[in-house]
Amino acid sequence: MDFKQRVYQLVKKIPPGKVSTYKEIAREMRNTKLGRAVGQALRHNPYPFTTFNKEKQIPCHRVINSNGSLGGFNQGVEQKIKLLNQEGIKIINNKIDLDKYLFKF
DNA sequence: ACGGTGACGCTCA
DNA sequence: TTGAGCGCCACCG
Repeated sequence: MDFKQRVYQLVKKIPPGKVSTYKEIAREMRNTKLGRAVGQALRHNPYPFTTFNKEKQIPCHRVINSNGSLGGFNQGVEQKIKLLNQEGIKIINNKIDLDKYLFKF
């Protein structure tokens, strides 16, 4: 299993209305130091949010920074915010309330 | 093989 | 409370 594939598998586990962080994902795989590598993987996301195939969809918009900020998004941060709002996640000042929405593996 | 870069994280001043 | 510096792993030229 490729590193990237592992990342995608974990991201797909995130339920609607929840979010996860690079830190948690990295920790789940090996150690928290892998955050950058995780970013690489999602950056090469084969299924952008525009993909309607739910089975293969990778909700990369649910992956945020450990500090609650959205981080980057190759499709545009504004779209990311839209999608998250659409799932009922409140975003304040471009940040997410991790206490409420963080999904832990 | 090597060095640069990135959607990051931690530590310390 | 901020900001700078360093480290980390994977990917690409």
